[in-house]
Amino acid sequence: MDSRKLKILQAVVDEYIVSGEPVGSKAIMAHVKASSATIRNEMAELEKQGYLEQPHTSAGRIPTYNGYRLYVDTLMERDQLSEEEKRSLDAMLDESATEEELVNSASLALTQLTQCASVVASSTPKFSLISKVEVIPTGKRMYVILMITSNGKIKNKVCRLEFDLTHEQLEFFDKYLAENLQGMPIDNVSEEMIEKIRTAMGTYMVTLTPLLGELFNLAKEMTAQDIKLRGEKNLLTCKDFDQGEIIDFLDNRKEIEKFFNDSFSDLQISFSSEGDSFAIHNSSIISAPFKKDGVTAGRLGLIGPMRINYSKFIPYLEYFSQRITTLLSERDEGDERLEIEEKNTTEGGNS
Amino acid sequence: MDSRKLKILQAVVDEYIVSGEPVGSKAIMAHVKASSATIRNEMAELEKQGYLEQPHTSAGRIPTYNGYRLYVDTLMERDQLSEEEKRSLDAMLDESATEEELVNSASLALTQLTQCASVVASSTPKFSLISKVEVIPTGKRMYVILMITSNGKIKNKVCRLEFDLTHEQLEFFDKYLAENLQGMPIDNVSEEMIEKIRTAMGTYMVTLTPLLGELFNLAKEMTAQDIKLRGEKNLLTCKDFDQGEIIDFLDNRKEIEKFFNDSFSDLQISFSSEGDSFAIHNSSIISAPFKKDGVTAGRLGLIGPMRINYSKFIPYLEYFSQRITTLLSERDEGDERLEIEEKNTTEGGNS
DNA sequence: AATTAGCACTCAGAGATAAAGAGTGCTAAC
DNA sequence: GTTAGCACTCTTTATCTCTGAGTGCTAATT
Repeated sequence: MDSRKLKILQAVVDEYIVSGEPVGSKAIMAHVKASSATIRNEMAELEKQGYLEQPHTSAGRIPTYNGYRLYVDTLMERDQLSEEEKRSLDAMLDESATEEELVNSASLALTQLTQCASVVASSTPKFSLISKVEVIPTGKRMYVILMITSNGKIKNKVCRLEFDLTHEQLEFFDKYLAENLQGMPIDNVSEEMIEKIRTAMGTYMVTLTPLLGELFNLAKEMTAQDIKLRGEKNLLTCKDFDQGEIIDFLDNRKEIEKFFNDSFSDLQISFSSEGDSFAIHNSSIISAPFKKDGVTAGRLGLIGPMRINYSKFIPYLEYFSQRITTLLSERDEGDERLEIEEKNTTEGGNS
Repeated sequence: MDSRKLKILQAVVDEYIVSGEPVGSKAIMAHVKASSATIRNEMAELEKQGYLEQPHTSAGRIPTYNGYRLYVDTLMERDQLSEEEKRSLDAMLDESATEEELVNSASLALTQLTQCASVVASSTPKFSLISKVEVIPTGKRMYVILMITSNGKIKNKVCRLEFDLTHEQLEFFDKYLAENLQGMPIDNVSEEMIEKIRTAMGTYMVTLTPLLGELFNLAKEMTAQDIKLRGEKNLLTCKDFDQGEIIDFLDNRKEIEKFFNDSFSDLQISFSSEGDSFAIHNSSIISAPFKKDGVTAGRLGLIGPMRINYSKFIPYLEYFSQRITTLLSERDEGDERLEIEEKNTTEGGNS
C-alpha cells in the first residue's frame, strides 16, 4: 500500500471528522502535495479497495468501515495530553468521593468533553465474597434482604411474604445465612445451594421459600454488570444518527451490554457496521477498563458517531480510566488490609 | 353561552383529538344539526371568545388552551369502564408484588394503553418514623448508613472516611443512633439535631462528622419525592411535540417535580399554556393520587399532548390509582398492626 | 510512466412556479 | 335566524430549472 495513498486516506478521515461532509479532491490538496487530478485517481483506487465510498457520483468521498478501521489502527496520531490538560481533566473528577461517584464524575466529564454518550459498566467479580447477608423486617409481611460484598457493593431487595415470620423463624434464618453464606464467593449462590438451604430450614421451609428465591435473585443481580448510560441527549441531537434508531436504542438499553460484557482487558474500538449487530448505524463505541485491587472493576466507554475525534477522545478516555485505577488503588494502601474480614468474623459471632 | 355553541366546541375538540388536524365546519355537521354556514358563523364567534383558533386563514379550527379547559371541566363525557375492561386493566397490575412494583406495573400499563409518558411520584410522608438506622462497615474506610422508615422505605448511602473507625467508635455511634433516632419522625432530622448528635459524640466527634453529614443527606433524600418517568419514547415520537423541547425536558427532569409536588388531593389536569412554566409546549399533565393507610402515598400521572383522549385515559388513570389504593390498604388488614414497632424495640435492645 | 490541466458530465439541493384542495367569510336568498 | 353560493385565501404537493461541487476521462506535460 502506497504511502501517499495512506496519507490521502488519513486526510479524508481527518477532514471528514471535522466537517461531516464528503470530502473532495481539492480539500485534500492542503494535506498532500499533489494535484487534484492525481488525488482523484488515488481516491478512485482507495474506493476500489474498499476504504472510501461516494454517497453519489458527483460527491466527495467518505470513509467506509474499513477505512475507519485502518485509520484508528495504524494511521491516526493520538494527541498527547499536556500537563495543563491533565490538570483540567483531574479537576473534573470527584477524587475523594466513593468509587461510584468517582466513576460517575468521569462519565459526566466525558459527555461534556466529547458530546457523546458515555457508559459506565461495572460488575462485581464473581469471586468476590459475601461479607454480609441479613433479613430485616420493614413492615407488615414485608422484609428486606440486605447483601454486602467484600468489594463494598451493597444491594437490597424488598420481599412480600404471605405470612409474617415469627421472631424465632427470623432469627434462625438470619443465623443460618450468617453462618453459611458469609465469607463465601458470591457465585456460589446457585439454585442447588438455595435448594440445600431450603431443606435445611426444616419446618420453616414453606414460609421462607419466597425469601430464598429473592436471595437468589439478589446474588444474581450482584454479579450482573451494572450499566449506566449518560448523555443520551448527545445521541438524540447528533445529526449523524437516525433518530428513530436512537429512540429505539434508548428504549431498550440491553443492546449495549454485550459490548461491555466481553471483558477485553484493553482499549477497544468497535464500529457498528452493517454486518455488526449494534442497533445504531454509523456509530462507534470506544471503551477502556479501570481496575481496582489489580482486577478489572469495570469499563468506561463512549458511544458516538463514527466520525468522532479519535485523536482527542481516546486520550481522554484512557487518561480517565488510568486515573480512576490509580485513585482506587491508592485507597487500598495502608495497613488495614484485612480489616473487613476481621469485622465479618466478629459480627458473625454476635448476630 | 349558547348550548349549540358548546356542542360545536365539544365536537371540535372531539374531532381534533382523534384526527390531529384542524377541523372544518363540514366535519362538525356530523355532530350538530345545522348547515356548515351556521356552524362557520358560530365557530367565528367561538374564536372571538377565545375558545378556538385558526392556524391560518383558510384552515379549520383547533381548540385553544381555554377551549380545552372548558372541554375537560364541563363538556367532556368520561367513558365508563366495563367490567371486562376493568378485568383487563387488573391483569396488567402486579397485584401481589411490593408497593413499588405494583405502582410500576400501573405506570407501565399506562404507557402502553395511552402512548403517553407516565409518571410515578411517591414520597415518604415527613411524619413517618425512622424504624432503623445502622452503620455498616463495607471496606477500607468505607461505611454504609442504612435507614428504614415505618412505611417500609429502605435507603442506604455509601460514605468514605479519612480514617477507619475502631470497633468501640462504631458500636458507640450505632447505639447512640438506635437510642436517639429510632422511632422518631423522619423530618426531625434537622441540621440542629445533627449538630446536637455531633457534640454528644464527644471525643469521637471529628472522626464521625462525615458520617453525620451523610446521615442528614440520607434523611433528606428519604422525604424528597421520588419521581419516575416512563415511556419517554412516546414523548419523543409524538408528532405534536417539538423534539428539541422534549430532549431538553428529558435531559433535565427536575421540571416535572413541581407538577407533582403540590399535593392536590384529587384528579388534576394541567395544560402547558404559554404563560405556564412547563417546558413542553402543547402538552398536558393529568395525575391522580393513590393512598396508603389513608394517607396520600404518591401520584400516578400521564404526560402527553393536549389532544389526548381524556374521556378514555382519565378513567384509566383513576381506576389504577383507586385500585392501588385498595390493594395497599387490603394489605394492612390483619392483626399485626404494631408488629414493626415491637421488632424495633427488641432489636434496639440487642444492638 | 507518472502527473496534471482541461472539459464534459452527473447529481443533490435550492428556488421558483403552478395546480389542487380544503376551508373560510361574506352576500343574498329563504 | 338559517342556509346556499361563490370568490378568496392559504397550505400542500409536484414539477421544473438552475446552480455548484465534484467527478472521470482524455490528452498534454514532465
